[in-house]
Amino acid sequence: MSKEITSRSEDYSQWYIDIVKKANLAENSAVRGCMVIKPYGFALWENMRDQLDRMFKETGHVNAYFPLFVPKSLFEAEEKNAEGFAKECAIVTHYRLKANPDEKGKLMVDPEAKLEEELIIRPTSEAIIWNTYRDWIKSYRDLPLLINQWANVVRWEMRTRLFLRTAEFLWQEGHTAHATKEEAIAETLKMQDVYARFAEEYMAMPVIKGVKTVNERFAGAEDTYTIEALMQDGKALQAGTSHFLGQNFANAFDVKFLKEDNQLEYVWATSWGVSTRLIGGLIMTHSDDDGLVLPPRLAPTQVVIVPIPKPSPELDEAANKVLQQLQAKGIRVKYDLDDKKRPGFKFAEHEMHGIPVRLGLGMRDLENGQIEVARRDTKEKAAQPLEGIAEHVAQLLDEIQQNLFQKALDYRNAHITPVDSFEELQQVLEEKGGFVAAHWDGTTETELKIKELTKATIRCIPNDAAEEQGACVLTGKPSNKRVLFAKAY
RNA sequence: CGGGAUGUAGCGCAGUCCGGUAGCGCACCUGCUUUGGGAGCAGGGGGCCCCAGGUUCAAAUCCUGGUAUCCCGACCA
Repeated sequence: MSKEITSRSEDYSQWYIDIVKKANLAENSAVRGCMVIKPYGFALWENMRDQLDRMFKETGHVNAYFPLFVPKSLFEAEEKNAEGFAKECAIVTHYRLKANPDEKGKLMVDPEAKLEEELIIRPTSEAIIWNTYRDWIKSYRDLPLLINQWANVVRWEMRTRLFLRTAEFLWQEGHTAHATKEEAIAETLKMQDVYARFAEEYMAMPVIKGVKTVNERFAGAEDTYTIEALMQDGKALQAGTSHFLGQNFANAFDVKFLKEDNQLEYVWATSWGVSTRLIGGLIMTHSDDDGLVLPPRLAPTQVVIVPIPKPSPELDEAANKVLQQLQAKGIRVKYDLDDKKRPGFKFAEHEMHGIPVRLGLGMRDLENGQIEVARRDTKEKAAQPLEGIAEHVAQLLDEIQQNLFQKALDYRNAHITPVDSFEELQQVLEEKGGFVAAHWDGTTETELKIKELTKATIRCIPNDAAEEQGACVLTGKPSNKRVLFAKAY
């Protein structure tokens, strides 16, 4: 047990904060609700970003960049979208400061530098992007337009939590334009798949693909598809969303194209995004009371070699040989050359940082032609021959990746509980947590009532929900499939 | 935005009630001894006591206002 972090059973929220801080991922900044992402946390984000970027490009998308500011008149053009975000917007009203005549050394907003039109700091970029697309799309030959941008956005949240909900966060937002409704819906689903694949294959975080209810839908969307993950405390996390926007934005921004038959039609749209919130999900899926646990595919450092008890010419030589062999296999490996810290301290430190594999190398090992291999996920240690160590480690990293996913999947599957009465729903939510699969009559009214009574929301209607006749747990009205309820972040 | 708690060295905290030289542990620096799971001893450095104003001979301590963080709630496509 770590000396430095609160255990999960003692205080889950504090445990999460301790991990973020002690593993050097991020810290709070001088700006309310905004975090500083530290180098180690950013290295992790870079790995996630790079992989997602590859996947977007493989599916035909290109990157571009649009402005941080959205003129208010554009922002308000799509009414539902504007209304949905209005309460959490930061707004620029002036463009100049001046010396304060009443207080020496202080500045004040220059009242003469008021902007003609306020600028909204983007909470999302549909408005500015669709205003731009109007000029880019004239013909069916201009479609589809498949663009992604990596950016920061600002949402003035009342209550923030590192990575999970910050006032400013980093994300990607894809904005695509299509000639037909079918093609746009196919794109929406395709990106939901990309997100699910990324979550499961790289983050080792199992997710449920589904569609949001009307109440939980993105403002301005016709349908919102989501990937929902389950955290170790039994709460759900919306990990990524992909929206079918219909012709709402094309209408609002007057984006029309000429079809082959010379008819004008509004463009069909999608948008999709994931954010630094994924890091919060990654932490809460795998980490333990000893610190961060990272899946090998995303770990900034996959293997660390620790000389025992400290660096020496013989150990350095042997360690560097191992280092080179691992690097030749494309493994991200470091040799811990610090000669001030003792091995035990380093072990704890590397465990805190979630490095998947630690190799311990001392004179005793060298004499026996072996090296100690310790894995972060199970805490198991075993001596391995130095001969063929690179192959062994490469295989072990795959095994760890697989094990983390399997463990999370088993936990998640054990926490999808079907219930057939409201009492059961309440009881499972209170005592066990996780997803509860129940029948629902399809109305927003019932959904809100259940939320009020249980604090749980409908996370999604799973894409693969089986047809099944049943009765709504609250109203008893007929329902033909189960939806997933959960308390959520 | 409502309720509660907390801001004192890089981190964790005591001191605040009852005003009077700013302390402890860890971390850091130096030396010696150690070294296969968070080393020991000795010496040393480091403070706008969250910010602003007020009361007082005197404020970390009392008063007023602000601000940040954490928890609960509301809100959160």
